[in-house]
Amino acid sequence: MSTSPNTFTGEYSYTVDPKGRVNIPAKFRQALTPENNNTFAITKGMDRCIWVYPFVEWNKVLEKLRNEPSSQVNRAFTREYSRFASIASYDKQGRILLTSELITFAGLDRQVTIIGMINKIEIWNPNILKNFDQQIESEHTDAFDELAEKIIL
Amino acid sequence: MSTSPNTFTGEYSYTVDPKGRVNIPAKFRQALTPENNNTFAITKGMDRCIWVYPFVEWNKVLEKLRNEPSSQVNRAFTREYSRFASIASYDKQGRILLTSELITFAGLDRQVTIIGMINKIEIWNPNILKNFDQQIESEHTDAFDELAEKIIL
DNA sequence: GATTATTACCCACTATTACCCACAATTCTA
DNA sequence: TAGAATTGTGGGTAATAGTGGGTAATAATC
Repeated sequence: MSTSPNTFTGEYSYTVDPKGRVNIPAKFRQALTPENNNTFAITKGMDRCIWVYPFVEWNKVLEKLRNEPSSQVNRAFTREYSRFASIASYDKQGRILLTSELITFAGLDRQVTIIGMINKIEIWNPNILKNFDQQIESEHTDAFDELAEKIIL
Repeated sequence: MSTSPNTFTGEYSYTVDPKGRVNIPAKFRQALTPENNNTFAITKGMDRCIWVYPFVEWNKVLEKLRNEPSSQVNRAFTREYSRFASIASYDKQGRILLTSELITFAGLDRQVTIIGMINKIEIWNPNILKNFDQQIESEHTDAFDELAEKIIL
């Protein structure tokens, strides 16, 4: 365990029970709630998945939103961003409760794939994820190669 | 439940009863009245909705209004913003009483959508909200994309 | 001052949520 | 490898939240 702080990597398979509860991988828990205050943020992702942020990361986003002037467009954006977000905490078994809106949005079925995305966690329907990946990868092979050259040591 | 102070997120569905009462989501109550004095500010929003502020945030607005030079336009703005503002408190069940002016202004029907907007709360007619959002988002797709890039982590 | 209208307070019912316990499966440890 | 601890999953129950309506207190009207 214990890589650099708040760093999520790896892929895990879990189930959403009838009450909408999903387990957070035990290996993610310490990084998700480092101060042991037991709270973090859940929201819609930009792709068709759910994002889970440690509180520190979430507050960075909020800070940026607050600093935008209150124009009509900015209000609309904040609204869109905020309405599916919630502050959550896990129960004694380490699970979180997903709202039905989020479940619908991410197209979640019983089985879900949870992925560590460095500074946040993603929750996917495995099938949607598979299709999504195949599509992006085939459409953007060049971009993939370029990024690899740039980044990989 | 100790998030960052006065932070509202998420979307909730409630009903306005014949007496004009609406529930404030339980999750908002502590952030709305952190000092447990049970009072807060309620006013017309800039969009077609009702805004509910914790006192701390409301006072920031007042402060800014005060610091504007007293031009005719500014006075008119202050007047418009101030005339429908009132100090409210919730009853033992956690509801607030809306004036008929506010209900008319926001076009409220039985069903309302309550949205956490980071530092304040918005009360909408769900249909008006839907149309409003669609319109803004389609007219300002670029601005939305820019903001997303700038803000989302 | 009596009557009516309006507001605020109180109580009650139902649905939802949070909390608790249980147990199987897996991993860790000695 | 056997026992112990941790992890993943399920379900029951107590507590809370959301909604409605009645009644007393207050204000308004005549």
